[in-house]
Amino acid sequence: MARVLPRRFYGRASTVVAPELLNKVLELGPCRGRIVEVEAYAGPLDPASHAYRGPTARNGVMFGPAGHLYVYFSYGVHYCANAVTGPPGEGQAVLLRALEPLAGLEEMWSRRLRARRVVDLGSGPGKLTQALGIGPAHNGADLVRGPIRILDDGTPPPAQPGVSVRIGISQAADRPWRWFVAGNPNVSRAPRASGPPSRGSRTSPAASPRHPATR
DNA sequence: ACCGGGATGTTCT
DNA sequence: GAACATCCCGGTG
Repeated sequence: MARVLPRRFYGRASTVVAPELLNKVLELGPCRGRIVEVEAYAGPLDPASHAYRGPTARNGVMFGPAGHLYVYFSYGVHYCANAVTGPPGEGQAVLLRALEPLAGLEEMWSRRLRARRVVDLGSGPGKLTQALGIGPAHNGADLVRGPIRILDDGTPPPAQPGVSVRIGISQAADRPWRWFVAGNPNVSRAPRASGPPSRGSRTSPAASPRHPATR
């Protein structure tokens, strides 16, 4: 049913590919999760991108062909994963920021020891890589050949995705290059609250499923 | 709920 | 030395 995204899917500007990655499925081994939040990093013209100062030992994968994974170590603690969108030499990539767990949840629980609810498994770029077991060995991994792959299971991207500025950066902080599936509880941060307080809140579900061991 | 700070290591000034 | 595409925990209201 689900098909692997062909390499030509990635070979466009990161700001174009990013929203199209919403609702696609990230797979590694027995684990699968739906991509519900992404950010575009637009290469050497984007001061917030690791590619801003040109190719280095760390960011080399970003300047390679599209459809590969750029993995970097963040804050001395976590790994973050990007899909390179090419074309080669442009350094464009899409940061995968949040997943809705779909399969392999037992493996995710075993790697995310601090998680208490299902939404704790993949609701952030560092949590996502930890849940799936993505690390430095996967830097440069081919998303078309696997074992890490992005699949299309027939769910289209949202017709009206949530949009905001990117999170956790100080340079070029005004560019609206973060997209997310509005209303999905696995998004790392709820959209900015505005307007009158809503009692039947959609962003704080009353019953979020918990880890079996904590029940 | 919101906010502040610590952990921890690589990269660059 | 400082900054950093983060997460977690403990304070307070």
